[in-house]
Amino acid sequence: MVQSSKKIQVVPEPTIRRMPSYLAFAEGLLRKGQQFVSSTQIANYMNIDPTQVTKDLSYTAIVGKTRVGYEVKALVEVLSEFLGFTVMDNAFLVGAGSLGSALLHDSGLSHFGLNIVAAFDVNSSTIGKKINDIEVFHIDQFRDLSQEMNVIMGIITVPAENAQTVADLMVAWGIKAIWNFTPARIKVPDDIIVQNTTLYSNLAIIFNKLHNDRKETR
Amino acid sequence: MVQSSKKIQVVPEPTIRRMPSYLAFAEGLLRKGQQFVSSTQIANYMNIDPTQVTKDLSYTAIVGKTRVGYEVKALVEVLSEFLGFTVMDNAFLVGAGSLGSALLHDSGLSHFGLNIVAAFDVNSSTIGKKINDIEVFHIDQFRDLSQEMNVIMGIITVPAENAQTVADLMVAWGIKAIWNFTPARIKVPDDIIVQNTTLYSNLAIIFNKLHNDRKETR
DNA sequence: TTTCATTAAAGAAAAATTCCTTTAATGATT
DNA sequence: AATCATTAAAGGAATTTTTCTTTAATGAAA
Repeated sequence: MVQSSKKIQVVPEPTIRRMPSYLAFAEGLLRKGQQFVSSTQIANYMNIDPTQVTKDLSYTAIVGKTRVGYEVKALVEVLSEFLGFTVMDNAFLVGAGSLGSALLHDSGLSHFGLNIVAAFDVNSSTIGKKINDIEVFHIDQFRDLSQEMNVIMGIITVPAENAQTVADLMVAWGIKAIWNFTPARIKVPDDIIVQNTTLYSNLAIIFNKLHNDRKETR
Repeated sequence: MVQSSKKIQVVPEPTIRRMPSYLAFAEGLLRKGQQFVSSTQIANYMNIDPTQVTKDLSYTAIVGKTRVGYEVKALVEVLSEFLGFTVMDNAFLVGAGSLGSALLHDSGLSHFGLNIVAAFDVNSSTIGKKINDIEVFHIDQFRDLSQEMNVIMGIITVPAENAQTVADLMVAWGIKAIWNFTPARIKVPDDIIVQNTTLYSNLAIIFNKLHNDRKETR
C-alpha cells in the first residue's frame, strides 16, 4: 500500500507511543548485525500481540517479507523518518529548574530531532549562565526571538501554577507546539499543539498497581 | 503497552493519568480559597467531557453534591490518598546522568510519595559524590541493600542498551516495581511491576501532529 | 520438486474507553 | 411556596484500540 501520495491517515496515538521502542529494538539489532526481524520477534520483545506490530508498522512505508520479516536497516530508517527524528526542530525552554536543566543536558533530545536553542527563567541565580552551552535568559527578554530563530516548540518546566502564564507568552511568541511538563492543563488557541507529559502520572500508575497487587495477592 | 497476560486493574489507566491533573487543579483552587468545584469546571479546565470527570471521580471515595459539586479540600485529600501520594515509598535510581540527576534534584517526587534513597552509576566521575544529598554509589556496591532499606522501586535512567542488565540487577535486589525511562522494553518476572516512561514518545507525538498540520493546510 | 511451517497483511470480532442521554436531586430565583 | 436551572450519577451508545481469524506468500526442508 503506497502511502506517500495518499491522503493523510490519522495514526493512533498508542501506535506512535510504541514506535520509539520498536526503533530502539531495531537499533539494537542493527548494532548486533541482524539483518531481518519478524513481527513475532518484535512482539515478543514488547510483550504485545504480533498483529499489533504489523498493524502499527503498516502506517509506515515499510513492507515486510513473508517468512522473513522486516529488514532491520530499513526499519530503523523508516521509523526514524516517520517519527520525525531525522529533521531538526528548534525549541525554547522555560523554567531552568531541576527538570528543565535536565532536559537541557539531555543529548538524547538532539539525537531525536529536537534542538533547544535557548532557555528562560525568572530566577536571577541561573540567568546569564550557560547550561550545556545553552544560554539562560530572563523571561522578559527576546520577546519575538522565536520567529527570528525559527523556533516552533516551547517546553514548559516551571511550577504548575505558572504554566498558563508561560503558555500565553509562548503563543504570543508565535510558537506552534508546546511540550508541557507540568500537571496543569493549559488553554491555548486551537491551532497550537499541546503535549502534556506529567511524570507524576506515571508514578500514580505504579502506585496503583502496587496497591492492587498488595490487595489481590495472586 | 502495559503488562501482558492477566492484569487486574479496576481503575482504567487513562483515568489514573488524568487524576494528577485534577489534583493540581484542585490544589490551585484550594490556594485561592474556593470551597466547591463542579465537574463542569474541572472538565472545562481539562478540555474533556464533564461526564468523564464524574466517571473518573466515581472510582474514588468522594461524593459530589448536586448543584454544588465536589468539596475542594476533600477532593485534594481523596485524590492524594487515592493516587498513593500520601505514603512514602523508597526507591533506588540507576544511571546518574542528565535525566537521572534531574530526578534526583526533583523535590516534586518526594512531594508525591517517592523517596530516592540512593543512586548508582558506573561512571567514576559521579561515584562518591552527592546529588541533592543523595549519594551516588558504584553499581556493584550494596547488592542487597534494597531489602535492608525497604526499597520497593527501581528507577532506570541508563542508556537503552543497558536497561535489561540493570533491570536484572534490580530484580535480584528484590525490587517490586521498576520505573523505566529508556525506550528499551525490559523482561522481568510477572510479579514485578514495570512502568515505561519514554520522553521521546511524547516528542514523536508532537512531531506527528506538527507534520499532519503542515500537510493538511486545508 | 513437493510439502511444510512461518510470516505479513487484511478484515472481523472483542474489548476498552469516551461520549451522549436520561434521571433525580437540590440550591437559587421568583 | 413554586418554579427553574444546574448538577452528579448511572446506563447505554458510539468510537477507538486491541485481539483474533483467515488468507496468501514463500523460504526451508524433505
